[in-house]
This record gives sequence, C-alpha cells and structure tokens, in this order.
Amino acid sequence: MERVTESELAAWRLFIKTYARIIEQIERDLAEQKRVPLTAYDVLIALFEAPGHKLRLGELTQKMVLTKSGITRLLDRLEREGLVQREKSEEDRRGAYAVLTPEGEQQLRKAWPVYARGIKQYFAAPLSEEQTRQLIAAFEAMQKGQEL
Amino acid sequence: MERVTESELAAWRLFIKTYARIIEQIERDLAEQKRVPLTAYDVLIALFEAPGHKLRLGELTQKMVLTKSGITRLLDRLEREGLVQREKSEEDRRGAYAVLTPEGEQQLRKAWPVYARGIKQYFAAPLSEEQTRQLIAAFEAMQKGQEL
DNA sequence: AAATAATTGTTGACTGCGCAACTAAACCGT
DNA sequence: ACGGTTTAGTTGCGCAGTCAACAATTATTT
Repeated sequence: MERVTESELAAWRLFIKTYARIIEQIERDLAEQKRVPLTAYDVLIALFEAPGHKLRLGELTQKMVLTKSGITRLLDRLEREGLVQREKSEEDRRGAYAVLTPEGEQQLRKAWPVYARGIKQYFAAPLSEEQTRQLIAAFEAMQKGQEL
Repeated sequence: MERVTESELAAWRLFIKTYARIIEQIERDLAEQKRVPLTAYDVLIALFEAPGHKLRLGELTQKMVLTKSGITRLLDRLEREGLVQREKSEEDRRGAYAVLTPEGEQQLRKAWPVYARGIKQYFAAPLSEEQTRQLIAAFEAMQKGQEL
C-alpha cells in the first residue's frame, strides 16, 4: 500500500472535522429542544422501522455503532424513561427484545423535525444534487473496501 | 428550509456509519501496536506544527474538538506519560503552555505510520483521485455553510 | 486607585461507553 | 442423554469527556 497523498490527507482532515462539528451542532440543537440525543434516536428509529416495532438486542448491536454492553446500558436508560420496553424472547430464552412504546414513538416524532433540520442545514443544504450522489458513491466505495 | 430528500438522508446515514467504522478501526490498530490514541495524537501533532512546539491551552481547545476541561485532563494524562509538559506563561500569569517533549515527538513519529496506513486503507484507497477531490469540495461546502 | 467584569485553566460530580468476566440458555458431537 | 462449546445479554470496573462552580489573574469602568 502506497503513501497517503497530500489531497487524501486534506480530505481526511476535513472529513473528521466536518463530522465532529455537525454532530456537535445537531446534538446541541436536540438538547436545546429537550429532545432525545442522537444515540437514543438511532435506537428508536431502528425499532420503529422493524416489524412489530421490536428487535432482538443483538440485532440492535449490529445496526448501531455500540458494543453489546453499550446497548444494554442505553436500553436501561430508555426503559427508565419509558421509551422502550424489554420483552423476553419465547423462542430463545437467553435473549430479549427491545420494544418501542407509544411514548417512545411520540418522542421519536418530536425529535425528528429537529434532527432533520440539522441534517438539512449543516450537511445537505450546502451540497448540489450531484455532490450528494458523489458522497453516496464515495462512502459506498469505502464500505466495500472495508469488507475485503 | 425544505425537507430532507431520500438521497440526502442516504448520504447522511452512510456518512455517520462510515465515520464510526473507520475511526473505530484505526483506534483499534493504534491500540494493537501500543501507540497513542487518536485524540492524543491530535494534540501532539498540533504542538509539533506550532512554533516552538508549544501552544497555549486555549489555542489547543480551539483546534481540537474538546472543551477546556477536556484539554486539561487530556494534558494531565500526556504529562503523566511524559509526552508534553506544562510551562506557565510569563506574559499572562493565569495561563500556561503545553510543550512537546522529545519523548512526545518520538511517540508521534511512531504512531504516524499506523495512522497513515489506516487512513489509506480504510478511507483513501477505495477512492479515485476524482472522488477524493469531490470529497474535499463537498466538505468545504459544508464548512462554508456553517459559517453563515 | 478601587470596584467590577471578563478570561484562563482546574476541579468535583456525573454520564456514557468499552473491556473482560460472568450467568443462563442453546447447540453439538459423541 | 451428557459434557463441552458457543451465544445472548448483564455487570463491575475504569477511562474519557462534559458541565457548572471556582481561584487566580488581567482588563475595563468609574
């Protein structure tokens, strides 16, 4: 593998800085509006999109960027706040599902506009349609690269 | 501001997932090779590039994505490991500099190859030159967008 | 010059997460 | 059917970072 070029390094530095800034900003917006933070949001949306609004903890772990202990603790919090509920699995009695509660769904709906505005404003708005497509292609290439 | 489109959302999701995976992977590589973690690396490189290999803590706070208390604690660790040293400022006796030690510089040099390989492999290698340029343009557009 | 305000960096209390060890249940080869 | 291995999720411990309150110093008013 060859050396990292100047422009690759430039792209990299912009990548991490841009990411940090945008996430920080969105997180701040969500907090200001008293909405669930991003990681919580991700769990809720994953559950919402799942059949029956529920997922095995293991499935959640794969979808999210968190270890299983991270998921355990995150669910602890969400359960305490009444946004999800654990439901022990019938088929596999080691396991459990996380189920989205109505309250969780409501919080999801409340958070979305704030989140969406952030994505639009900080991430998408400055890009042309063409650039958006280019980004998708680039990130997909990286994903592919990972799998090798 | 209009609604977020499908493809913008797709780009966004790829963005955060790609970021998380790559950082995680590089961090793992650094840990395996017993090298300084990314945040530490960032401080060391900032100091290295600074005149006299030193910076006021406040300047560091701006360059990094960390609060001032975060910087305080990070420097505590780096100082304990002998990679930087605090030096109280003469001009402003509230303040202090962080100074890169020779040992710090050495650690920096040792970490770079691992870091660079990660950037190349997980981030840059899957991209064409054209795509790298497109990424730079896109991220710069976002930065610009932020400033408004 | 004195009083007030602003700034620099540190600290205490807390949160969120990872790692490794653990429990309970399921799987599997014999 | 039984012992060993694998898998699902939880837990203790520790690290890294935030926020808010603080001391020390400097800047600004009056």
